Amino acid sequence: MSGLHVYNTRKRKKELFEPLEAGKVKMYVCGVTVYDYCHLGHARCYVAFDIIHRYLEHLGYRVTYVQNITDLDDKLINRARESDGEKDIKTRVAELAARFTAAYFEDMDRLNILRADLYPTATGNIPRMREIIAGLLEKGVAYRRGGDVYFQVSAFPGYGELSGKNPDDLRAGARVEVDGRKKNPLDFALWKEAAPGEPSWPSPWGEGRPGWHIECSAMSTNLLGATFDIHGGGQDLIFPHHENERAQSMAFTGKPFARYWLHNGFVTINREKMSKSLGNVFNLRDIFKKYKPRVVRFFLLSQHYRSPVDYSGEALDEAGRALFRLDNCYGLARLAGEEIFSLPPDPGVMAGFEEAMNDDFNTAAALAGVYRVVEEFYKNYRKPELPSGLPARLSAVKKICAVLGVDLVDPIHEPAPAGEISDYSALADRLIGGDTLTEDNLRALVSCRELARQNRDWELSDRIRDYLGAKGVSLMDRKGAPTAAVYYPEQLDGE
RNA sequence: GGCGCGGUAGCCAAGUGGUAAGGCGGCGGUCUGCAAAACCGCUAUUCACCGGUUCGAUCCCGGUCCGCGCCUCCA
Repeated sequence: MSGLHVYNTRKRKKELFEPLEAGKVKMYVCGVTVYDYCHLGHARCYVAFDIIHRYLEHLGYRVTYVQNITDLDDKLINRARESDGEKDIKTRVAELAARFTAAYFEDMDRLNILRADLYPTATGNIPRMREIIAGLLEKGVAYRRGGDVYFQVSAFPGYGELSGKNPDDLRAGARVEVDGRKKNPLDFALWKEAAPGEPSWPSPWGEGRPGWHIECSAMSTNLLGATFDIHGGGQDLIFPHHENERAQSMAFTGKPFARYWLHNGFVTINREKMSKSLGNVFNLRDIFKKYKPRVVRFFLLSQHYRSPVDYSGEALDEAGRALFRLDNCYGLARLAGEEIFSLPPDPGVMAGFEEAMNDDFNTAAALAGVYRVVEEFYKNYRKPELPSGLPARLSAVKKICAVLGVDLVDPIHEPAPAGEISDYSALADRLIGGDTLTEDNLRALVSCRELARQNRDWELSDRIRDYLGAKGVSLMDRKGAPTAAVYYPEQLDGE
């Protein structure tokens, strides 16, 4: 596809992406509520938007990426209440938020997610929220009930446009709790009167705290302007969060709000949405104990960001194997010539990549182009010379992987020969028995195996190989070259 | 009930009005002391089902069935 096309939730179709200001993209993505560790669903969302972020920059856009941090909400308050302590509730909420904010960044870093430009917080933007609420009251699209302030949905004609919902239908079938204070069940809180034991801030309507949706309106319009290019988040946020956010923002500024709404699909388990109520939430930190973050990332980008992606151990294993195929190709190509990867990337391969990505960030199709080059390499790498142009195509593969946030890792190592070995058989037995595979031990074992092979001692040779194999280190015997060991560094034991 | 997304080989997954990418797995072979990796060959006469439009549909239209999501906190 020539020119970037994105699926705009509001239009329910793909359309050509044209930023408001040439060469610049302003993007806002709903961030996390920092009351717990991140799960796979968060990874899915932030990997998806990281790829969008990276790809936009690859296309030459200057991207301003804002992602909020919700450090004030019911879940956070409840959780903070559980913790004992003499400190006041506001401090406890803040401490809890700080802790999980730090955890969030750690997890995202491990997934190789680039930082956004700004991470505004709810508590840091109360004045702007009050300003918007006051403006909405002034315009008559919001109303007060005691210490609460509500947005009056009926006063905003475009309500329902984003989510494709008809307010009348919503009213009819809604399971919305009837709140006597609201004029209409769809109306939502902009400001909530302070309750005992909750953090609160002063306002013209009394002590209280902001409603859920208002923070995003405040931060996005404040940092990116009334109208900006991309607003993203998980599909579950379309309604009511984004619908409400859009309504109150447009009612306040009188201008269009986000121009393109992008929403990522869910992670499912056995085809069911991963959610706390179903008890099938997979914490990222637990997943990382078993699967490397880069494998998790690769798994996520092997399907389109809007489709549901079903999590299973088998799927992660498969992603790991597929990623190894890429890494191994990279390693073998480096053996063929380090300089390959400083060559200018092949324009044809890059064009194919862009063609795929321009179609609403079709990473699965983009990977197919990568595999085509990988296959070409594998078919030819043993020949005295690589086919003409292949090195530049390989360089393109590396570049593409980098744009997708997957940095290739060379798994091929040529252990230097160990020093004098007087009795290789005894040494090998000792090292295998010791069961600690450091880099030195690996080197010694490979040397022992060489000696064993020279003596046609296949039993010991294979025993060494099996031992290493059990440690995740495979050996590659080569004609006319020393045996190479294939592994990822983290598979070795520390010294 | 309303709105939306989807049903493609053993599994995952692209895709196009002109006769099915890719990955993983499996089977057979090559290479190897044997392996691993890699390569070669095989692994969907067919794209949920039924109609329609068309010279021709998996791709367009209508309907049916099934799965999932949102409508309530949720990435």
